[in-house]
Amino acid sequence: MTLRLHDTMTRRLQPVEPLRDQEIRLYTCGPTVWKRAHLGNFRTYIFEDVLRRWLERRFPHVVHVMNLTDVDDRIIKNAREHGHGLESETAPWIAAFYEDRDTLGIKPAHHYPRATEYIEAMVSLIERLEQAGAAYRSDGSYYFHIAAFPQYGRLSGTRAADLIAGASGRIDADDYEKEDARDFALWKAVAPDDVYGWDTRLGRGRPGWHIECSAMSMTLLGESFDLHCGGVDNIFPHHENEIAQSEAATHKPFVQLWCHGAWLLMVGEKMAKRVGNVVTLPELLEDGAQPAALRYMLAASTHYRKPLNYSDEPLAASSEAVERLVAFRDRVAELSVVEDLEDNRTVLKAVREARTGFGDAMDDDLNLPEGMGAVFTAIRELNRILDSTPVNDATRSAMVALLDEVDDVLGVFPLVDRARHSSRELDAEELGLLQARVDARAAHDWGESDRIRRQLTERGIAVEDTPAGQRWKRVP
RNA sequence: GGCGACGUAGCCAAGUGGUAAGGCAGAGGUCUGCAAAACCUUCAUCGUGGGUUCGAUUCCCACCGUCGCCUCCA
Repeated sequence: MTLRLHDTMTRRLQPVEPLRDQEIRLYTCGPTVWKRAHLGNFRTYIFEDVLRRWLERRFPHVVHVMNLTDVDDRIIKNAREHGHGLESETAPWIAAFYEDRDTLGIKPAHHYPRATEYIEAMVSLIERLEQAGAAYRSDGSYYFHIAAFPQYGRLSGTRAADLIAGASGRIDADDYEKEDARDFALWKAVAPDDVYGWDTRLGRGRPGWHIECSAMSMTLLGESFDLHCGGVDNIFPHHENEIAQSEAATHKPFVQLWCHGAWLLMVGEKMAKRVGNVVTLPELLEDGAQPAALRYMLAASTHYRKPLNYSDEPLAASSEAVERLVAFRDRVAELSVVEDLEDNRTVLKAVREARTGFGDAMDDDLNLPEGMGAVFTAIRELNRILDSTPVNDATRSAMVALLDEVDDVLGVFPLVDRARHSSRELDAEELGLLQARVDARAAHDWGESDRIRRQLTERGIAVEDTPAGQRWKRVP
């Protein structure tokens, strides 16, 4: 089966077929580094991470580019207030972004181009557009001439003519002189004494927002590449404008397939800095949220094209789902195998069905929630078998392989392991309590045993008894 | 006003023209000294009203509700 994704342009599922060799070139819109990214931002990045991981399973080569927008009005405003350069303003937010990315187990992109490092590429692109009659200069700034690009609006399904009529009261927020209200800035002139600008062949100024992504994506991935993703909000105007800029300059199809992830909602309303209902990763961790649970919630609790309503409940449910996966994975890892047994056909069949079910679901527009359904079905079946039947090593390995394959995309086990390894070692007193409980149990002193267990529980150590003896784990 | 998404059990959620995966929570049970884990059983007619069809939750229409986009918010 081949991977198919919902393409925003055609609004239907399209097969992913590499334009070049067996290589998939993926561009995802990254953060504007003016503030710490919030959980909603990470919903999109995790969707893209899942996509990237699945692409890597399906294709030999995947190149993933994520831009960092390190110059825009808000960044400049803040830099001006702080009295330092853009670099000083954005560096902490870039570091914070990388930190949060790693906390959530998001694979680093292969390239993180920064807008400020691609000024020349943007200038060249704007010059090409001007030569093609698709850009014009006004008061030192450059604008894209929408009338020169008849296909404008195809991605978002907006007819250009409607853009003015309807409006949301925000269109005259721009002070610059444009020929047409729909035209957008490619290059914004700044005063000669303004430090936040670049001297270029276009004059002193700074880039518009959309041009950076066109310039960086085409520089790194070529004038036509495979996949371009972002949050739904990027469809219009950002990606619409990118298409216009890129295709008006190159006269080639810009992107083969567009994917967009849905919003993360907070009490029914989208989470956005502007709305003021954002929550950041450090805040969530402070409240005791586990990275693995957060990742599961964002990646697997609902399909990436459906809004996800964030609250404690889905997070708690995700946490339990991860627990169930981990418990099974631990069980399989600790299984004592019996060598002179035949392969357990029932196990192998269940594993095979889970792998097929998972793969088919993923190939069908990254339906991870459905894929997990197949996995959990198998886990119940496998637990039942393991309750009563010993298995040989090959059978055990098949189960390990299934889990590896699933988590290669889901990506929660490394986060769980990291949390385990970083948790404090038991101190002498705690070790003493555990030993005392072993002794009490050996003496069948259940009262003492239970008393010690409660003591440990209060210290955040859960103790349970298994046929192999007592085991413990830290609980958050 | 234009465009679009969504509405499935207490919660989250997948899905299909032929009577609904999975996760969480709940109830009962098996196992356990007791728990935990695991397993078993149990818990929905798919927003409302029409239509098409032998048959619709799945297709069409209308309505209600929620949410989003409409120039720089992932």
